[in-house]
Amino acid sequence: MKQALYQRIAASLRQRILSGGHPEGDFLPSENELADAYRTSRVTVRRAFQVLESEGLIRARQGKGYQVLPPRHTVFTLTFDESADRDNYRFLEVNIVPPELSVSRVLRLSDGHLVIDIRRLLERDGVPVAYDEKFIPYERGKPSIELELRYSEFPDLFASRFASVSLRTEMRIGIDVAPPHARAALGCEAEERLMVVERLILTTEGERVGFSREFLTPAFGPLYAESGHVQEGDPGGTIG
Amino acid sequence: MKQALYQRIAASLRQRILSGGHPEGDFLPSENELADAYRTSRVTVRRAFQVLESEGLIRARQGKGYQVLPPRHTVFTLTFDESADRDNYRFLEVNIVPPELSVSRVLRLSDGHLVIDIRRLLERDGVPVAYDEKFIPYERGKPSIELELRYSEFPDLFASRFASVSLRTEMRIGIDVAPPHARAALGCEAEERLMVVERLILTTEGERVGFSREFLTPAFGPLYAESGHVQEGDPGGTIG
DNA sequence: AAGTGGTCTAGACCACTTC
DNA sequence: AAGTGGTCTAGACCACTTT
Repeated sequence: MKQALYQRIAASLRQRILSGGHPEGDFLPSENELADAYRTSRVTVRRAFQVLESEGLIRARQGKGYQVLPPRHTVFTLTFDESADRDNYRFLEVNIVPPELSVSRVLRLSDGHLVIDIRRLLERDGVPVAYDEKFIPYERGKPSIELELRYSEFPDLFASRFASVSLRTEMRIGIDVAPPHARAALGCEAEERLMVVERLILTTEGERVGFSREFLTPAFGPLYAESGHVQEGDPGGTIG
Repeated sequence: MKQALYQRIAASLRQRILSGGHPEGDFLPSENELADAYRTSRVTVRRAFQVLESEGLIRARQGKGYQVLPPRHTVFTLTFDESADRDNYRFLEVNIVPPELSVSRVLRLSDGHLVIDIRRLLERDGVPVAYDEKFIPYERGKPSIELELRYSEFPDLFASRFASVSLRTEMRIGIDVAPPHARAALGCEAEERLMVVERLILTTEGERVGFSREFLTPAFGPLYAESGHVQEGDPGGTIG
C-alpha cells in the first residue's frame, strides 16, 4: 500500500505548513524546484499543489507562486442528519390542508393551493425533545404520501418528482415560541422560546418544493459545526 | 476570455447531470470516449472529471467509471463572520480574572490559571442585538491585550502565538438564559432564553487556546446555512 | 482479455509577474 | 529576459472490474 508520489509531496508540504514552517502569506518552492528536488515531472508536483489548494491551504498566483492562505474561521460545516434519529421519530398527523400564511409565502403558493402537512415528534428515552412539521405543495396525481413517508431524509421525498441531484437546501436557525399543537406535544409553555430550524428545499431553477420547521427543546442538545484545517485522522471532539 | 477546454467539458457534464440527463447512480461516458468526442487527450478529460469530483457531483470508481452521486442534504455550510459587524461592536470590559467553572473546564485550565475576559456588545441602529464574551488563557510575558484587540476576528488573536494556519474552531449552537451582566447590557429578562453560539479555538495538536460565548437576541436574526449542489452564479437567496 | 480509472513522463506553448 | 503558474499533448504502465 505505497502512497502515490504526488500524495507524499502534498503530505510533506502540508506538514511544513501546519507546523508553522511556512507562515501564512509565504510562497512555497516553485513547481520546477520541487520537480528537481523529487526527481519527478512538473505535472506530478502540480498535482500535489492541487491537493493542498482543494484543502484551502494555499492558492496559486500566476507568475508568482503558491501562497499559504490564512485559515477561514468564518465558514463552518454543520451536520444536521435527521435520518440518524429515524427510529425515534413518531408520526403524529398527516393532513392535506390549506397552509398557514407563513408557509404559503415561503413556498410562494397561489391562493387555494393545498399542502401536505406532516407532523412528527422526536423522543429520546421517552422524553419528547423535538417537534417537526413538513410542508409539501399538494398536486393531484403525484406519488402517494404513503410512498413518500418511507423516506426518512426530507429531500428524498422529492426524488421521484425531480432529478434529486438538482435540489439544494437553505437552512435558517433561530429562536421562537412554538405553535399550540407543538407545545402540547412537547409539553412546554406558551411563552417558552425554543430553537427553530427551518429548511427550504429548492430546485436549482429556484422552484420551492418543500419546507420544514423543527422546534428543538433544550433536551435536544446543541447543534455542532466546525471550521479550519482539520488534520488527517483528527477525531473532532465536542465542546465541554 | 476563452474558457479552457477542460472547463468547457466540465460545464457540459455538469449541466447534463443537474438537468437530470444523468440520474444519480448513473455512470458517465468514460475518459477515452470523451477524449475521442472532444478530440483531446485523456489528461484533459480527466481534469474535467476532477472538477466535478471536487464539487461532490461524481465519484470515480476504478475499473468501472465515474458515477453520479446523490446530493448530501445533511451537511450544511454556515457562515458566521463577526468581522462583518466590526464597526458596530462596542468593547464593554476587558479584565484578567479567575474564570468561572464552565470556562475553566472547556479550556482545561488548572486551578488558579487566570483568563483574559473580553466583553463586547453588538448594536444595530442603537439597539443591542448580541452580547459577546471571549476567554483567553492569560500568560505573563505574552503579547499585550492592546495589541490583540486590534483584530476583529477571534482566531486572529492567536496568530502571534501560534502558526495560525494550524488553528481550527468548534462551534456549538444552543439556547440558554444569559448571565446577569449580559442581560443588563441587552435589556432582557432573567427567564428569557437567547440563542447561544459558543466557539472553541484549538490547535491541530488539540491545545485549547480560546473560548467565546455569544448571546443573540431575536433582533439579531437567524443564522443561515445551505447545502446541496449550488449552480455556478447562483445568488443563494434567503428564506421567507 | 478488454475496458476502466490511477499514476507518471518529457516535453510544449501561453499569460502573468518581476527585474 | 527570466521565472512563475495555466493549459495541453501523446504516449506509458499499473490496479481494478467485468466478460
